[in-house]
Formats: sequence, C-alpha cells, structure tokens
Amino acid sequence: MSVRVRFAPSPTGQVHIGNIRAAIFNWLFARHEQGRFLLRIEDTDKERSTPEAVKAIVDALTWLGMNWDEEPVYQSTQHARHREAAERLLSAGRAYKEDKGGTGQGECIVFRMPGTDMAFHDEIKGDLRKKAEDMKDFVIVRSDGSPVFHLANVVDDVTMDITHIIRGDDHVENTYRHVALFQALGATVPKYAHLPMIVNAQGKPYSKRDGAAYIGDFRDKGFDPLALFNYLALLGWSPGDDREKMTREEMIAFFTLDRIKSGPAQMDLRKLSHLNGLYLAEQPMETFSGGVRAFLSKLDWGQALDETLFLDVCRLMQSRTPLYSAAEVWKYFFVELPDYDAKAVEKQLRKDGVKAVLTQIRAALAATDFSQPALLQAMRGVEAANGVGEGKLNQGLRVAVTGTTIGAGMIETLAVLGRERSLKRIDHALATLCG
RNA sequence: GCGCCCAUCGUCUAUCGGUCAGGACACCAGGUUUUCAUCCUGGCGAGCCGGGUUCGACUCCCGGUGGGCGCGCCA
Repeated sequence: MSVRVRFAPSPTGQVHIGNIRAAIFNWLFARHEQGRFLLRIEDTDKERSTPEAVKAIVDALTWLGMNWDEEPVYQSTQHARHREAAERLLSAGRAYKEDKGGTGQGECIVFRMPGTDMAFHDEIKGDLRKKAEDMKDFVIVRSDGSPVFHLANVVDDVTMDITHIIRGDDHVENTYRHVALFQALGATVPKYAHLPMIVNAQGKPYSKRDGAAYIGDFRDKGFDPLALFNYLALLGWSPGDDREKMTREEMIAFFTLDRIKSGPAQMDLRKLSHLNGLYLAEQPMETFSGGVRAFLSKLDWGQALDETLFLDVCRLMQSRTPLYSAAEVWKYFFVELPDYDAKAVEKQLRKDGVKAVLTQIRAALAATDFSQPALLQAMRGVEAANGVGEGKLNQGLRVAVTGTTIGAGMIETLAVLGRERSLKRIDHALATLCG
C-alpha cells in the first residue's frame, strides 16, 4: 500500500514553527516515498476555530512550497462518521455511557481500554510499551454529543487511509489510546513516528516568548522560505553526511524516518540567519530585489525609490545581506543626508587633522569622473601625499558619507552614491561634524 | 506523586564496538583596498555521573542525576 500521511492542524490562531516542522517532515516523507501528503483541518472546536486561521495554514504551506495532494478534509464535516464509530464501539461493548459529573451534564461515552499491557513500534523511538494499570478509560464523546479529539482524530485517519502518523513528541502517550481505538474499530493500525520537540534555551517548548515562533513572524522578518524550510528540516534530522544547505530534491532524496534524532532540538536564530544569507546571496537579482522591495516598502523612506539606484544598491549589498529586513540599514543610499552615528562621528571625524585630510579627499574626488578606477586612484594619491597606508583614510570618509562605520567597499559605495551626494555629504561633514 | 521518553563542543549535528570523536552556527585570531553584515585561513571547544559486558566502549546493559512529555467531557 502506498504511503499516505497528513498534516492535521487545528485552525485556532497563527501557525507555530513546531507544527510547520511536523508538516515539513510529513511532506518530505511523502515525497521521498512517492506517496501522498494530505491536509486535514481539525476544526471541531467551534469556539476557537476561525476562517482566518485556516487561511494562515494554507498560506504558510504555500509560502514554504508544500503542496497537498487531495482536497483538504475539514473535520467538522465528519461528525456523522464520528457518531457512527462511537455507536459501533458502544454496541460492541468497547465503550459505555457514564455520567462523570463535573464539567458536562448528562452521560458521555467512554472508551474502554483493553485492560492488557500494550506496545507499539515507533519509527523514531523504537519499541514503546505501557502497563495496563497505567492506562485509563477515556471520554470519546461529550455529553453534548460532540466527539473528543482522540475519536475524531482516529476515525478521520481511518477514513483518509493514513498509513504513517508523523507528529510531535507530545503525543506519544496518546498513542496507546489511539492504537486501542484503531484496533477496536477493526482498522489497520498505522505506523507512528514521534518527532522530538523544538525547545528554547531552557529546554522548554519553544514559544513566542523565545522570539519568532509563528511562521508569519519569519516572513515579516525577511526570511526566505527556502532557507527556513532547509533550516527546519535540519532540526532533528540530518542527511547523514556533512551537507547542510540542500536543494529540495536533495532533502527529498535523503529523507528517511530512521535518520530523525530522538532528543529535543533548540532553535538557533543565528544559524538560521546565516543559512538565510547563503540563500539570499545566490538569488537571481529579480528575486532578491523583489524581496527587499517588499520589505522596504513598509518603511517611510523606502517607498518610491529610484529604480536604477535601487538596483545598483541591491547588487552592491546582496552578498552581505543575511535577511531582507537587514536592508533597513541601506537608508543612507536613498535619503538626502544620512543619520550620523554619534560614536562613529566622535571616533572618526572629531579627531585632529581629519578636517584637513578630508578637505584634500574632497578635492581629489571632485576632480574625478567618479568611476571606480578614478576614485581609487584619487584616494591613493591622497594617501601617498599624507604618507599613510592604503585604505587608511577610508573610515573617516565612510562616516562622512554614510554616517556609519560599516558598509560595502568604500570605492564601490562612492560610485553608487554618485558625485553629487558624495561631495555634498563631505561638505556637510566638513562644515558641521569635524572637530 | 505515578508512568513514559530523552541525554556528543555554548547551539544544530555525524558516529550505528576499534575515528587524532568529523562538519556547521556562534566565538577568537589573521587575511580579503586596516569597515563588516559577505568571503578565505587558522584556533578554541563535546561523549552527564557511576557501575558492568567486551581484547576494546560515545556506541550494548544496569543504576543514578538532569531535563521533557503525559496522567481533562483541551487539542
């Protein structure tokens, strides 16, 4: 029988990074096995389920490039099947009615556990077992007639012919209940694979308090979906050799359940950023500039940028941009005068002698056509005249022209900035910033 | 409390009894037009502890410690 797996989120808010990772593993497994990847929306909780949340799930999967192979199943449309299953269990004596008092009122339906020790094989954790006395009967239908998660989940997996259930570690204990339910329903028990959790620095489940936790956060921060997908795939799984940056095809080719680790993994935003930078650096200019533009358009100075200048800046900065959002420091290319960093000004421009040298630089640059070779030659001339090493004068000039001590190569930056703005900024620095 | 699970550099990981325990991020040093947010080179850095099994354990077994999860008419 061919592989059929599913991603079954409940649409109650934003899509958590841990859930998306489960989706990625399911998707990768389905593609590797040439099976089917299905989507099921577990919207039985009427109070908390929203259409917006469904859209967020669909958007997240689409953004990350994960397609599903059949029409999504909405759990809320499966009530008849849930009820029917409960009735069958009742008449087979595998479930009974009881008024447990407490929250609900009236009788609910309770599933009777087998009363024997149980065991199942987990594709990641190996053989797992539990003693009969550690497993209690549990409610499958509430007194108001609505099915509880366990029943709905299992019945839907049966009707969808799911062969492998790949889900979070937090479900291992539920698995005994689910296995018992599959058996009582006369269905084939699927194979299970429980993924280790993504945790924070304290070892607790990773949450919004630990930084970006929803996939929308990553999109907003300027991450590339291919990079995020790659990074998440590496959390708990590895291809077996040293490769990390992989194409989708490589990941699919190497993905097997036995290569998934069983211990929890901690999210490392710095490593993700680095990987993201690698992806951005190799993007076609159209993709890169498009990503940056989408981000900059949210900033007050980033809306109606000169297209030629914008593309020049993109070419200059692409290789050193780890995130689209890092382009916020490009501001000095596009505004009248840069924001001058106080510490940089203090260190580079206030010192004795800077004014005189900067005046020489201004004159030398002004005499060129602002082509890179000419700019370089001009700087070399000033350096020689002052008896200082090559590049030694760059930082003062950089602060005068960009307001900061970091950026791309000085000569390239001057060329992109152009004659008019470069000279104007040097004049401004000479008049108001130098000591 | 009871049950289950997990445990290699700070972090993500490789290793499936014999390796100088490898790679990546981060960090440090040097280089790249004395910028770094790119890139290159080098460096620092790990088998939780205690017992076994074995000629030989990170790897297998037992115990401990630490951490996580579960024990709902939540999902």
